[in-house]
Amino acid sequence: MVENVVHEERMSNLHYLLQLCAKTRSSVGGRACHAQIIRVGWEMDVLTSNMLINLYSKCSLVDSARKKFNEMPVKSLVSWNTMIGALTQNDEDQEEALTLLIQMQREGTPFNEFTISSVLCKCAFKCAILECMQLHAFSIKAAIDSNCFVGTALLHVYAKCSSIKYASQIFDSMPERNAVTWSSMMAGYVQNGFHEETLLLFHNAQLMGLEQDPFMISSAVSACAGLATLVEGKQLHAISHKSGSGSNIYVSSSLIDMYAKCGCIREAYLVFQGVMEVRSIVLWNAMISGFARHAYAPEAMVLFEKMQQRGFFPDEVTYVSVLNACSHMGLYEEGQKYFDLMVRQHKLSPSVLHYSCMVDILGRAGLVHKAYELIERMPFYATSSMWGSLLASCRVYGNIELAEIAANHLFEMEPNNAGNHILLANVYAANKKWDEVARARKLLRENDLKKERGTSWIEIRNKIHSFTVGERNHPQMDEIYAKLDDLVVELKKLNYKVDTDNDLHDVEESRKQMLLRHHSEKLAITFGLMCLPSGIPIRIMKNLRICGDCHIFMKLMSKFTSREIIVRDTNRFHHFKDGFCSCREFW
DNA sequence: TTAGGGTTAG
Repeated sequence: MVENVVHEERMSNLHYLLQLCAKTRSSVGGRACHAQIIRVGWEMDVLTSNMLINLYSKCSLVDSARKKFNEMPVKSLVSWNTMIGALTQNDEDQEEALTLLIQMQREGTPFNEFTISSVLCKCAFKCAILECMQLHAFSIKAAIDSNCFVGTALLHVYAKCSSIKYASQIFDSMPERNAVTWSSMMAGYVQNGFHEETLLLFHNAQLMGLEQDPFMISSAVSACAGLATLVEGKQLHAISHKSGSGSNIYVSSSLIDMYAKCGCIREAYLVFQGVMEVRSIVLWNAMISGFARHAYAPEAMVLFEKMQQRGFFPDEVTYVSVLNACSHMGLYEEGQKYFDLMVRQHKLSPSVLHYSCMVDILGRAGLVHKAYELIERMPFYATSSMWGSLLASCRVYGNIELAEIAANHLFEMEPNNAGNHILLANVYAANKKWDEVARARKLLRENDLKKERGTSWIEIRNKIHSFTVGERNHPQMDEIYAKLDDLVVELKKLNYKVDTDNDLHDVEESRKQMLLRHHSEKLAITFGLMCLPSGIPIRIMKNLRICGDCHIFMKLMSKFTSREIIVRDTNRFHHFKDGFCSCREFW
């Protein structure tokens, strides 16, 4: 009797120690516990063995966990689940976790909700949708699909595999959801580009009284970055401070990105300064990418040096960002230097994205033949963006031969993209090849190809106002057009002349001028001037590249109104101030 | 004693 009490007490002390070591991930303590277990002859005890497997798993000692598991003469369901968990949490092979699941069933141990949610974790990592569907079917059959962990893991995998419809169906049908379920669904939406749905879910979670944890906040901030909604982004920034998530690296990096994508590079840098001491390369990458987006190449390069002085090694993302910065400012030599540094010093393999940046850098620098050679010799198939970049460069530098090669590739890859036909026609027009221009126009008409309609939007007091070229639907349209007419009169006094050179609309000159005058960004800036108090910058987003005429218009407008104007087009940001643009005419 | 979630490129 006394012996039993002593035995149980010792056992419980040892179990407590095992738990402590697992919690603190102490492998030294864990090994000492294991030695003690062998000394007292408890290595066959199932509970003790399970705890040892768990401990080794938490210490990332998967081989030791596997050895212990294989040595067990009798295994419980928890033994199998813990071993599967060890494999899924330690980046081990997905196949092994699945094999164990099959093996445990063969050996007569039915799986439970713990088993399925663990194995699903691995499917998410590998984007294995077929396996996920099978596990989904298994869980329905075993009546565990309504379990919160299983449901959350399932929706996470479906979202990771881009099956957002399945993910949201599971979310809607779950009888019980917790914070992890909500944040998984938000992450699923934002990663698949469903930004509005992400924010809607975030608001619903708020209404449900759920605590705003950093997981939810980082997804919601990313959604604001995607939508470029500054007001809501700022509100989330305040929420992150209030809820104690302000210094969380995921929240901080998404805030840096959000501010940069909303045109507020200074605010992005302020967030970065507050967290730059935290050891995370993502924070540096987010800031460098922000500078690149705004064509602040010198700042991006300084930060690139600074990060290395602080002991960070640039990774693939860092290099995409610095190369982009070089591309936006036409810095060919610097771009080449970074590309070589990436390969030689940091031993990184350039991806298709890095080659894409280099094609852009070479083309923009006028080295279109070198750009083409690079496309020909790189170890990847060229993407449509590469051919598009080459075609755009050929237009600027008047190379018809290469323009036709690039265009033919694009026509094959994107047969319905009218922009490519227009770009080629513009190359012919610039070289006065009027027969070819006519042929390209005919092709556009015959195939009924239409260019994406230019749309610009501006956020005024938490409301997005959107304008398309020649907009008629906005309630204040008459006032906007009248104000725009007045502004054009004023700008003409500053030598503004409508530039129709780069416009290929199949219309006469006077109509061309009218269409240009009513480009969406001009309507948005006029509305911004009408609504926003003087002194604060005006931020406009556009779905296409800003045209040459609008670029001149914005420069003069910034001078005439003494306002800072920030325009985001598909490519980058333009900061207009005192009659100049930050891009220095390079875009 | 065992399970599920987030950030930066494009």
